[in-house]
Amino acid sequence: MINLDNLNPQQREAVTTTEGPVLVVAGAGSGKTLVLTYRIAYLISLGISPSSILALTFTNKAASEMKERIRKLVGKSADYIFMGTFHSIFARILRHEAHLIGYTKEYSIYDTDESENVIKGIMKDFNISENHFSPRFIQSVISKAKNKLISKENGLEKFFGVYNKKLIEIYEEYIRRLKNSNAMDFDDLLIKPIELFSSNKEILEKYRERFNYILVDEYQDTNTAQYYLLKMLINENKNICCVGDDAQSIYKWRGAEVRNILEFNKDFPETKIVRLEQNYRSTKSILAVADSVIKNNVYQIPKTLWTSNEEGDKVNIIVCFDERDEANLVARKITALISTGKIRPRDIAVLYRTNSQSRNFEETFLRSSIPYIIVGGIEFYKRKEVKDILAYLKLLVNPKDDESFLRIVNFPARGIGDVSIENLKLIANRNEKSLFHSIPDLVEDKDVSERIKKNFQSFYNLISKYLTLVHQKNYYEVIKSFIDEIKILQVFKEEGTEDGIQRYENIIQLFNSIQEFQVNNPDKSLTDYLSEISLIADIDNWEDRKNSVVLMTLHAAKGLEFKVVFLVGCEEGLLPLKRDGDVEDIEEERRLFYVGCTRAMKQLYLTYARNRNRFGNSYPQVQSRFLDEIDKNHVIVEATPLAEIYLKKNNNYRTIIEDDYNQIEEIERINYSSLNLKPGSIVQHDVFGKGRVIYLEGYGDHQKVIVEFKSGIKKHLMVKYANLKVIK
DNA sequence: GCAATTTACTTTTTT
DNA sequence: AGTAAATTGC
Repeated sequence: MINLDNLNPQQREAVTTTEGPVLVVAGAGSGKTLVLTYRIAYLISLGISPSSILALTFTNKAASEMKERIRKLVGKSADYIFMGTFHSIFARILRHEAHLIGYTKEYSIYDTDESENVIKGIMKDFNISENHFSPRFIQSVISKAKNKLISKENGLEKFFGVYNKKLIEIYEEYIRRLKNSNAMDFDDLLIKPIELFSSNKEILEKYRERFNYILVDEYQDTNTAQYYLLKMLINENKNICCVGDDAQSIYKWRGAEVRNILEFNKDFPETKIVRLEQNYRSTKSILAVADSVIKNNVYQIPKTLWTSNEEGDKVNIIVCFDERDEANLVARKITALISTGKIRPRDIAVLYRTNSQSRNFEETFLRSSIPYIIVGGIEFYKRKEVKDILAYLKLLVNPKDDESFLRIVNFPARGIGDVSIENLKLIANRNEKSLFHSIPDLVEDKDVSERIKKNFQSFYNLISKYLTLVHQKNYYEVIKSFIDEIKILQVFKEEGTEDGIQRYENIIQLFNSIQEFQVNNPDKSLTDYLSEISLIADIDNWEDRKNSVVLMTLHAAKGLEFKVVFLVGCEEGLLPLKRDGDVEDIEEERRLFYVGCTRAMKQLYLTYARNRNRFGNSYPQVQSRFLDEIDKNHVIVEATPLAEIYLKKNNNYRTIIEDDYNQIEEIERINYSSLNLKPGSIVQHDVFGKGRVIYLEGYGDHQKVIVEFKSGIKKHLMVKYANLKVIK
């Protein structure tokens, strides 16, 4: 039996109430992951088969970490639990059952970009101007309709609004094209199982029987499709346990329905509700600050989160001059924190609303030699060269994949231009075939020039040659010789530019990841590899083994904790974010702010800039309303020296130029230098004895001093290595 | 059909 | 300001 001694009574109740519906309303830092982990381990220790447990998490990272923890409690049987994100679990199920809904198990998964490209193609063919509707907008509207399960039969026209006629045309063609390409988008991974289960009751029954225990993490961020899937899958035993916190619902924009958690007990009248209200993570100050802000939300489950942790340091609100000053300030604070020896780089997170904010910090941290890692932004698998290779691989396992076909048919260049491709599209459309399978038809065509025919035919032969080979057990070797044959690596190598080398290396890295996957998953196929990497999130790739400060968006930070958190850019328009012509959802932005604050264990810094650069222009900023809402008993407000000048000069901020920066940075370096060295400080050196600092330069690891020792010798020293002690 | 130059667009957040 | 798309020139 699992030892439950380190759980509190509520946590224990959530773990041991194994039968019937359970809703765990788990406040930030209240041990939600602990409960899920122990609940699963507990179930297994009762003799319940791990393969009858379905655990749905929000990220792959959460799933693999939880699995690891369960493995420590119950051993290898943890491997048989069905655990993963909604998308990855149902992608897997769909691979098995694809033939029942007119797909093959090699179906492609289209990401948002690929969906958007399909829509662009449709709009071009339908002669719909992109000025009127942006493809991106249409993609997002279609996606929302799909994950809200709105179909033509139930209100699609109304949902699409004024321009519904054209949108519906595009929508229907989009669905048709994906089907023809044997491809699914992210929403299909949730919708197709619903279709499958509705039309194949015996299949549904199979899974209902198998998954006798269902657990859902981050339930507040499930959407309608996910909710409906759960309702279908829950069998008559109703052993479902959902864990979540309505105050941390931050994915409404992606279709998440807070109602799922708010009305859980309406869906399951006999629900046992367990509230976890003791926070084990943060200091009293941090919790008080977070609470004073979130209580301004009207639409929420009332709860009182409390902690027996210490009062802790006050929360710091720091006014900065602009985003550069903000980054400098954070860098200085981090340097000072690290130099105390009590905080490691990996204990620190810098959280922001938008990915674009990372750049400043990246540049500054580089200069200050602060080790850092950025989660998100331009992720590896989204790089152009990587996507090119992946498109080849997708086409090899699924030759009907028109998107992938279009991406690589003329890359590297093989004399197949736009005109020829348009021609092929016409033939494909006429015969209702995929582009690849239409090549033979094009070759038959009398009107096509011999040169074009030859080019198409050799491409066709190339792909055909590898179509079956790629299903071999050792697909890695097949891919390697395929890539050799298309000479794509040479293209990048020959470029000779730094960019080309980087791309070359990225492809090599991709190869390594394929090889690694093949070795680690001997019973999986290339299709599985492609599927898994399509569903990887930025956060999944972050290994916290590295001792680096981590920079990420507030969204990515959900579920994580750090000793020290810098929540930056607390400005109106940025947090809460406002986009032109968009009505911001203040309550969701407030929850986002709340999520940010509650990541912090010991220290929380909230910063904002008086001026911020946007699209190359500097705009004056107003501090976030969330800062106004904070209970001021728990904060210290300060300003950087540059911001002080700004305040004094009263709006005449344009006079602050490079010189001011350099001056101020010099002053601040001294103030924040690791040993608190100042010119004039008296120091002790192991060899040279006592001396006086007469010059100081740089900070952090790069800090240099000139010390005049009692003997009269002046020495240039690196503070990092000199082992100085400050006497005065 | 490709390279160089100009223009347009971007900054929500992501499976 | 930085990047991707579009247009021009060869």
